[in-house]
Amino acid sequence: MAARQKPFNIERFFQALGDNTRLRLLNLMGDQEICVCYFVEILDQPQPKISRHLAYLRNVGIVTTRRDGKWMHYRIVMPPNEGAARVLREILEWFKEEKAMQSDRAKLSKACCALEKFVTLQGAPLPAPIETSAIFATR
Amino acid sequence: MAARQKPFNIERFFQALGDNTRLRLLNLMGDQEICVCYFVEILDQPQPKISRHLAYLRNVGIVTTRRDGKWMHYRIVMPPNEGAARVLREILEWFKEEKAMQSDRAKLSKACCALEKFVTLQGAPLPAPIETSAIFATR
DNA sequence: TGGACACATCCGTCAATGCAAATATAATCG
DNA sequence: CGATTATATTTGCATTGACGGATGTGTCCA
Repeated sequence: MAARQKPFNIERFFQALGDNTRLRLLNLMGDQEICVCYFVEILDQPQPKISRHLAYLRNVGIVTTRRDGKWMHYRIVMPPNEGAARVLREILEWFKEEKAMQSDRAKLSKACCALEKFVTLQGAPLPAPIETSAIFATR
Repeated sequence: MAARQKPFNIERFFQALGDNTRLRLLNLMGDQEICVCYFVEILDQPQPKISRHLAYLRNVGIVTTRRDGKWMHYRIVMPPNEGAARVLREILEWFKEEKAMQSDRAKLSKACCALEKFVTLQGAPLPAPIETSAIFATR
């Protein structure tokens, strides 16, 4: 018999998306794994604030983390619920057309190409693309 | 020159979706125009509560209303932002696969086919499908 | 014109959540 | 070990928003 889908908290899912900081974080992650210091640099907001919103996303299960020495890497993890996954992918696609989101991503690219210019990013690990299959696969 | 898209409040949009009652209301509307008494009957919740959530959705611009004598009809209106519209359509499609949402819609169908059995729905106007083009058109 | 009906809004209360600032923890290095 | 770096959590406060219950508004009909 087909595996039953776990009950998925749709309400929680959208609540997690109901904050601009969190939306910007998700946009920056896209299909990359990124370490916290970039978020702080790009969004230009207090580190505890960034951390709090990342924790929120992690509690809801939209992102997951990997520790690498001093650095914490965050990446999007597709919800187990197929409909939610489709919606999340659609949202990420949408953001590619939004000016403000494009601007954030542009800043990120720029920073990655010139780490030496950012005091806060000295020695920071570059974002690493995730096998697209994990994020964008249609299953 | 092409009409510029108005700045769309993405945060507000998702906040509106971050409540179960509102999600159920949107699911029931789908591509129909429905009057408030059905929401009260199907969700089985106090009328002021229903009304409050409908007002929230209207303030955010996700639904619009039409008065017809004593009755107020609500229907979904696609956001002017193309990305948001795509996402909203995807969400409505998703709900068609969700058990709880299916159940709500089933109750609605049942009620419409036997209005005489529902004290609160005596004389209520039947839901009316909206030209799908208005909701599901790809533009 | 005064019910009666359908719906909307107000009020007081409470829980959730946002923020800044301070502080704690984890990992690395000297 | 102790300092430094990177990130997380706690604290105190303000705001938002959910709720039930009471009340207000708009429309129709006798």
